[in-house]
Amino acid sequence: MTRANRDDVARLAGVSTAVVSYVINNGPRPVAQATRERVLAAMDELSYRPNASARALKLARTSVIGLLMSDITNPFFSEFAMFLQGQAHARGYGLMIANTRQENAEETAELQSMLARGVDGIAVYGARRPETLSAIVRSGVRAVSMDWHLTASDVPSIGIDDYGATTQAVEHLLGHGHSEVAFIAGTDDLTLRVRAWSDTMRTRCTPERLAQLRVTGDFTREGGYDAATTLLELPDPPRAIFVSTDVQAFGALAAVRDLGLSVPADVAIVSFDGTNASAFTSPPLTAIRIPQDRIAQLCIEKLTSVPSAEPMHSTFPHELVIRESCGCHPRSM
Amino acid sequence: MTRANRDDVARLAGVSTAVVSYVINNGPRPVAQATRERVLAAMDELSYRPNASARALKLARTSVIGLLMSDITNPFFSEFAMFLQGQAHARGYGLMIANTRQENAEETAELQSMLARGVDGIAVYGARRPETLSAIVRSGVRAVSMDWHLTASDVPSIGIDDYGATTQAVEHLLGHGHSEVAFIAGTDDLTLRVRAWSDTMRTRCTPERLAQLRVTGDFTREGGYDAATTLLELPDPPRAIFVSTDVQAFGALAAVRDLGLSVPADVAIVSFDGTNASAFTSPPLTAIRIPQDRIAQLCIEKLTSVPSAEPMHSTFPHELVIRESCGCHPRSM
DNA sequence: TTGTAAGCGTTATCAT
DNA sequence: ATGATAACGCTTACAA
Repeated sequence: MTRANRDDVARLAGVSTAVVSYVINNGPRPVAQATRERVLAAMDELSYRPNASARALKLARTSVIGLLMSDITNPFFSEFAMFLQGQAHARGYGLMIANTRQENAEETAELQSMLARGVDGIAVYGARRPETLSAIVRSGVRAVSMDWHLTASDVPSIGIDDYGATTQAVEHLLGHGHSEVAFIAGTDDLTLRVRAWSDTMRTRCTPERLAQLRVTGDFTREGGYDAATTLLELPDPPRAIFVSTDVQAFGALAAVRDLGLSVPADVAIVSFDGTNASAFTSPPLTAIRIPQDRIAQLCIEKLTSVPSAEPMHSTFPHELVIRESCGCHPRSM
Repeated sequence: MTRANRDDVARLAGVSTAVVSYVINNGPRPVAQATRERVLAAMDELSYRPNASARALKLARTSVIGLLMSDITNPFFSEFAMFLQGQAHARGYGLMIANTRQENAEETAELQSMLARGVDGIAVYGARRPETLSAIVRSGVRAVSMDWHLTASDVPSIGIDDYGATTQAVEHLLGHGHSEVAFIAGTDDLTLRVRAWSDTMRTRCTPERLAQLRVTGDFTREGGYDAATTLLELPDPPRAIFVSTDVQAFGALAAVRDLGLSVPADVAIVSFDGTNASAFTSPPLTAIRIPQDRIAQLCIEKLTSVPSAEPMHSTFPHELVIRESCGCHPRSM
């Protein structure tokens, strides 16, 4: 039972192949109602499904967009993937997903794989090689970057005000009476978050202490666990920590608990991302929420609509969601 | 700068188009070393990249496989997606992901979208409509199901011994001195888990109590939260709960905490899935671990290698990972 | 070892 | 309103 093609449908409906196309695509020529119905009946009869490859070859586009991201198991990224998939589907696009596992080599390989498959555009979130964006551009494929730290003047980017959000988070902790706020960073610099934190803290402690209060870890639970452990085993451990991503905060919570301490009584924590998962930790995390749904929507728009003179960089408003980990929530007082 | 095609390369290298193909595909005819180098040089010179659509049209396969799953933000599924993506990539396949959001309508729509895009095979994990599997089969696309509860005799399936694993988990809790173990189920019946639990508990309580101890919730944190709340607000609340998935357990942990109780002192919990995330909750979850990596590997094998007379259903061994939520871990005693 | 050319299933132009 | 037909870029049988 080999699959029916357009010729079979045309033959059965007693029309030419062109008419079948007109019916399928609602154009570019009109088709008489009676004819259309005969064609539709024939398609149904033969369980006809258009061949996507042939169509893509002819139209020179696949209607598939790619998402290149660093870690699909990180809820921050998987929530974005969910939104992006929904938006893509709504516009008739499929979504192909690639995972770099936060490794340069995989980033290159996965990107090549996507390009080789002829995706019409690529969304990049969590990449680390500047080369990645320029390679996409060079290949003639459209790109949108959610990676603030990767600069590429010819690629539109979308994000939030990282500097402002971090400042707000750190000041929120300072407002709770903490004189020091430590910082758990990622292995890839989230430059603006680091800078905002140091700008806020610089006047409050010595450069030595500042260096001590900043610990780097992978963007994983394990990374956050280790980083928090390092901080809390300091001779003079901080009582407040700003964690630059939710997954790291999940790890930090586990570390605090394993040291027999509690959040927020012994250590106050504010995180960054505001994933749904961050609302279900013990205690729930106070966090800067990034509006992933809106970012995904704009991302698909930029990827699929005709290029325009829109701003190259779009910034969405963030929100500090107060939950229990920082200490000012009614439940934690 | 329109993209170079095979003709351009052939012209520049001074060979026929066939030779270019032979070089790209390493066959089916041999090519002289000198010629090969000229071709490679020309490809490089023109930044030539083969057109995947044309290739797919000619070969009648896309080298893309699809993953139809219920919720990409559920770590259980996203971890599987990660493994599947790795395995697929290793074999030269791309992965297209579809998300059903646990809704029948989306399941149908996403499946159609994948079929329309001509994927070579589809992995199904977390589907709820029996129709889904048969629709894939009818379309002539290969399928592998990780959904034990969807029966389709002509589709290979992969899983673990759900009945045995559940029995083991429930008995583990009973072994801690609990006379009753409640059960948080999903909205889609994980039939074997339900049956194993009731078979174990039936002899220990009245049918009325049995019904009371079984609560149903979405496969989400919220679902687990609500279900656990219902259980714990019972006049005579259970002291031990078996939760049928990790995400629901995450919610259950939050519910226990919000009621001012603690795990495992007031309520012991054993979960099912054993995601990486389950190792970082407070307290870490004792859970049945499903070997997603091995399942993903076999899944890709079945999807991409020639159909053989292998067993239709493959069962992998599970493992009860003892952590702190059940109460017998050194740290929690 | 290399070249020629048919054909994969579409779309859309140009006739009718 | 409908039909005939030339691409789209590739693979491969067959010829040389």
